[in-house]
Amino acid sequence: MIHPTPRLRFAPSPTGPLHLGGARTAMYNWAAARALGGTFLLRIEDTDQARSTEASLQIILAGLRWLGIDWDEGPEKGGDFGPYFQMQRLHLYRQAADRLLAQGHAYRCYCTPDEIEAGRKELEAQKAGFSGYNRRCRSLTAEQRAAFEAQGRKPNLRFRMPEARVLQVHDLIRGDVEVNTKELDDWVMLRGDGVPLYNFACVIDDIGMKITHVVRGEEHFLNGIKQRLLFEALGAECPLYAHIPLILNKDGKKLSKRDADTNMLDYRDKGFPPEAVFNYIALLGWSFSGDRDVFTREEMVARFQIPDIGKSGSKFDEEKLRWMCGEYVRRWTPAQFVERARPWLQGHVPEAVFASHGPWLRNVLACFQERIAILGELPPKLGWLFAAPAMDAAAAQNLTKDPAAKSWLTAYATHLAGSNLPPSWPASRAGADDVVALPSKKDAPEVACAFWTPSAIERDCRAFVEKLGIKFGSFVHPVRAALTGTDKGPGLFDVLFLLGKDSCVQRLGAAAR
RNA sequence: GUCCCGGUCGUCUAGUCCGGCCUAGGACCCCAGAUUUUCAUUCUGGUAACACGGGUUCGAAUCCCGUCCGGGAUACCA
Repeated sequence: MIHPTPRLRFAPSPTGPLHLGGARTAMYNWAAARALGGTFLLRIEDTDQARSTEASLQIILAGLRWLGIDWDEGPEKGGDFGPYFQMQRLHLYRQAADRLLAQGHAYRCYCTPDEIEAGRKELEAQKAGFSGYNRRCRSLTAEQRAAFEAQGRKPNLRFRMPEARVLQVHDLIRGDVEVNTKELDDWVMLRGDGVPLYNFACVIDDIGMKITHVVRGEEHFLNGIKQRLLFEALGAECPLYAHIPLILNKDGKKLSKRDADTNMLDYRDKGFPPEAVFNYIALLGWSFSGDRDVFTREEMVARFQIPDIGKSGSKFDEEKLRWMCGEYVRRWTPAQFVERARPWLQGHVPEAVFASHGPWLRNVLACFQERIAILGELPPKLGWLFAAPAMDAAAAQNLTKDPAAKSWLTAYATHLAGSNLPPSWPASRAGADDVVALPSKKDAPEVACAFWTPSAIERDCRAFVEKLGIKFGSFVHPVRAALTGTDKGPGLFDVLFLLGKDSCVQRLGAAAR
């Protein structure tokens, strides 16, 4: 047999946002397509007209793009196998339905929902072990059909399921599985109004779009059986199926809004780096290797294989996701970090910073690179750079812990007033920021600078403290409090360097009062 | 109820197909220590698992059976 070009798809229904599970399904299909050198396409299953919305579609597309999952064919992209919206393919379903009807693989069902329900109850009462549709319309006479038509009933089209046939199927994840068709219903393919149902549209489209591999959630396993039978009835070869376990919450239950952000865009809006989210999601059921968790998309594609996906369900762990985010944040260069952070900074830092204080901003951000995991953490940590900070409880305590602290601050303010600290924002700091790279490392080589560098500030400070005759540690905490309003943050001498002379002098004086 | 799938540290997992290299490896979390002006980063070390019971075998996390537990399916949703 000639191996066809691999073609895989992600087929979301636009009835809600792209959630974690959907993102993973999309990713595995995408990765497999890329790994196999095939095509990845998007098909929109919008046949549930009551719940499908344009807004959901846009959210799903945006979520995929954000994760870096790109598609070769589909919405906004086109392709030779379209249209890629099922509601635009109704004529194709109609054609297939007519053929199936003519061949006897399908039949018209005139039952009303109430009649179906009644039939189901009856079967249950008989404890037949099967409680689906009672197949009343399977063998209607022409007269009976005419009578229903005369009543104005619009028939659904049902698939004529082979009775008690044992199927041996192979699933890329589950291996060989036996299923008896007696477990399956005569399922509805096409509604009276001409709109297809999932299993039917799916097969017609998988044939039409020449899909070769299907990776999807295990809730579709039995659908897969129904679909195989339909492929067979149509005389088409069915794709390889891979049914993957679901993603669960901490308690092992289905993931819900309570457990995690269900919309991928929420992660975007909170500043989770998309590569980190991608990386983390990939790990939910697949592993790169025995000893590495952090890898790029390209590295994933290079070793991804569908059968390597795990068989057991995995639980979503936000802690590890956050750790992963930190890993990525720390790998950015200062310039990359500035670019990534920009959207979160806008509205929180003065506009002029971006235009005229590039080097300074780079230095500011560099000080936080090992202190945040997601970009949304940034704005609340930066306020003290631009305005005198409000004192939090810990800082207030550091200020009053030693009764003499305020006199030290006054003395240090006076000392700094005569120092060669860089000027305070928004003055130009050319000559300081562009030669000094923060955060200052202990072993960093001394740089020649027109102003004091953080290490020069430290040397001076230590000498000053020695003259004061107190412990360095007890001096440093009140100073940090006065300058930043908290007891956490960048190294104190980076803080002094960033803040500049006037601000330091002013804040030390204010805190001493 | 019936059918299908699964079960390795608290979590994500490697190892399972092709039994011995596994006194079960990595990562997150947690704990301790080091560095240190705080926080963080980084580094070192530590706690912690083959669901249970049988069987096959010289030898089983790996193969077989049973039990228990978990998940999925059983729609004119997808």
